[in-house]
Amino acid sequence: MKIADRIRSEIEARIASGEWPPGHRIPFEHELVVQYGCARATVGSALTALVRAGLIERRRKAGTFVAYPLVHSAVLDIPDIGKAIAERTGSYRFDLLASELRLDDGANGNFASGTKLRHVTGIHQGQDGPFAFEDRLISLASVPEAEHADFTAISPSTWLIQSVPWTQARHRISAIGASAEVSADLAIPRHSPCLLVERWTWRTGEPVTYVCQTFRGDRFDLVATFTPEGR
Amino acid sequence: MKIADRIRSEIEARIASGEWPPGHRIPFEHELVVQYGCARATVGSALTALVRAGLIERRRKAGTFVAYPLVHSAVLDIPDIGKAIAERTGSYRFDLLASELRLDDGANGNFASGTKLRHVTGIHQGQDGPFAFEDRLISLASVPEAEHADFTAISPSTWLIQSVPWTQARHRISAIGASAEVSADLAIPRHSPCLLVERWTWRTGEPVTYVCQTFRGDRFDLVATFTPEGR
DNA sequence: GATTCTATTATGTCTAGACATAATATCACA
DNA sequence: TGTGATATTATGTCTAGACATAATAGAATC
Repeated sequence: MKIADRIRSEIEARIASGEWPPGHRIPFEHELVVQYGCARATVGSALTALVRAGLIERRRKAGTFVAYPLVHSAVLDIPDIGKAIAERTGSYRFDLLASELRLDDGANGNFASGTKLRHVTGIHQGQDGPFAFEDRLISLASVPEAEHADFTAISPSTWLIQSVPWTQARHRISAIGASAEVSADLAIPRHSPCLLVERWTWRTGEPVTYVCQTFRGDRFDLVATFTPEGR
Repeated sequence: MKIADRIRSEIEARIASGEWPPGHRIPFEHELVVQYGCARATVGSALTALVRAGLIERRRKAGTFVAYPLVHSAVLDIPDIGKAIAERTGSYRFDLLASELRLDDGANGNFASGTKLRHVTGIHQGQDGPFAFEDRLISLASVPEAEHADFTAISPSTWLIQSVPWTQARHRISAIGASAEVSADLAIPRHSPCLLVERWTWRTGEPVTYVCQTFRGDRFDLVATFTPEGR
């Protein structure tokens, strides 16, 4: 086991056990250097990992303190939806409903007004029928190749993941009742509970795509797991 | 600006622009050392940050490569619900509905069968009425002080966040229709869409609490933002 | 007594280099 | 021809120490 990992886990254990409560000053770096017989950089990397995990905070001159855990921070993984559905149900298909080119009217504020967009709607199909309805806007200013991509052969999600590296993303997750269009497309009664996932994606500050996916509430959920990571 | 940050952002920009597509081998560390005139540890820390952000992967002997971005990874912040509701609506109150002590029957598998539990239900109230219904189990084996905590004065969420540092958490997010009990408590029609957030929390491997919160779909959503971080 | 300057201290970032480890390429040998 | 030993190479982790920076405590000054 790495020295840094050992330092990290031992500090973590003391915090978790309550031996070092929030606000407690943990030993100075130079004390840990003596205790573990290692270099300061090694102690530093262990402490840096704990800062990232939100367990401690460091103040110059003052020392390092156990943080007050006011915010739950978790890592949420949203894989390619097609992949997720294929894994869960055994098969996957994207049915393209409509595709058009248009200029952004500035209505929803996702893109600069007048941006050339490709607007795509379709349905994610699993083994036992529809899983989700998707409504997507792709900026042709950012991704000109999207104008001629064939979304009957590959879903927009998969195509974008493969062709456009993104640097920033934002998700909004909410619950809604199925609209008339969605209930027809997903073969569920009107007003059935659905999980709405909206995602904005940027590439170095430039908006790439906005997507609004409506999942059948009875067939989908999101799972997020958090464990403080090393390094 | 830190040298490591400059290296990181310049590599990031090349990946984002598509100049270095997925699978591309980026310069060796020793080449970047020459290019930036810095030590190898500095290049290494920049590359480590990019690995954490999922943008590159490193293989010994082979080199460092642009990763295939198959997974969307985001940081999800779930602050103390009371705090979130107070910020959004201006006021917050927790109404305790029921509280009992019992032994886990092993039914849901969250705790070891026979674990002493405190079972609490209540309602999170905002300015304009109920926001969420909460059903919580707290392990008295892990948190014995919870047996006598006064949840009419402080909500269980807030109390736990303040008293029990956690090290691992798991969330499950789904959409459901309001049950009879929930619809009465939240003053919404039966079968209205609701956001269901379940959270399991552990402290060094020991289960601390399991909570199931049902939010009014029209009054709550989750937002998750992702930006590759430095360090 | 209040304010400003200064020394001290702990963290933040970095350097230059050592040794370990994993993966590959090469060569000798059966 | 195939197989195993060996050298090579790039990353992974670490050391020992330098200098920078932020925050504080105490001394000097108004």
